[in-house]
Amino acid sequence: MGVQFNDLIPKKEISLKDLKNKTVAIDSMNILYQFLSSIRLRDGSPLRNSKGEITSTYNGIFYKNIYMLENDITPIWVFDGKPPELKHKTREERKKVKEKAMEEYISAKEEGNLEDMQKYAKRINYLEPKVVENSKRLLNLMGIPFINAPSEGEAQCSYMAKKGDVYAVVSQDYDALLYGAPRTVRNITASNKPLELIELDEVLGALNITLDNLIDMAILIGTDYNIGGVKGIGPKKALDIVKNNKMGEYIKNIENYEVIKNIFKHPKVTDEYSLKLGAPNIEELRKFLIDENNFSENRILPSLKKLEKIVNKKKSQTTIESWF
DNA sequence: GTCTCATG
DNA sequence: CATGAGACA
Repeated sequence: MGVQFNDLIPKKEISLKDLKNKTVAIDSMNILYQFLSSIRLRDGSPLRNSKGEITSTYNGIFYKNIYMLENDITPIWVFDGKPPELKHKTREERKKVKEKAMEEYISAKEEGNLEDMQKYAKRINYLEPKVVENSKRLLNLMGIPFINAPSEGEAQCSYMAKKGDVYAVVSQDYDALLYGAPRTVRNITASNKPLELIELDEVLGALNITLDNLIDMAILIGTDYNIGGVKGIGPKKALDIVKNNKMGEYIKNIENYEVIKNIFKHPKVTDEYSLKLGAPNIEELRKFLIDENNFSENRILPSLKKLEKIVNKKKSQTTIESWF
């Protein structure tokens, strides 16, 4: 979900060119959910293969990778590992929302209310473990590297950005800031949404606070580890509290404050990863998309050709060793 | 070239 | 979400 900082966070509008020849770490779960909720048929239901399995996610991964490679951006997909204990409550909460949406969807369907069907279908976005596994398979077939984070994917992305191994974290929410990511990029898409860059230094400078303050603000507003935060406190009041050194008055009423803070300040991350692109396996990729998941051949052929073309271009630019 | 729209 | 087609210019 992400902390609801809203428009308190200053962002810079950039162009795709600014990301040229850069490597970015993708907060995979965040983006995968994005695909799941937005890639839908008219009635609001997700894309599915003939076995009824959801394929919206594969569609998104396939096209977004090609889009980025085409623009000389190297994507590294980072997946979640074992979530911190405190996240369980969040998961239960989300599950409840989805169950309720499912009920609403069913009743809208009974009424034949298409508008409501769309509305509620979009909330039923549960990412099956199998879909996540297949997403990794798809990345392998495309030659795109992915990393299994030990814990939160966002923390791993941020760590890599801090180290300078990647230029920025790609996510739609602002939580990477809390893990100290120097840059977060939003809206890498072919649609005409403005591409946004959020810089940690800019954020702290504009608000005139420290990273520690920002984390405290997040905890006041509410994070994945203390949903809802402190009652009655939003971004504005939170900023006022940390700026006027009044955090101490709230800490005692926040359950697990120290534990939550520690999750952001010292997350579990790994140094074991490779950022190298590999050669795609076009034949197997075809099978995965067309045979296994019923993508229309006519439709993906131009993109497959594009992928091959990009690979050949890269091969001619780099030595064989650095490519493989 | 740029935009909107329907489609998967 | 990305794509292609079609409108418009």
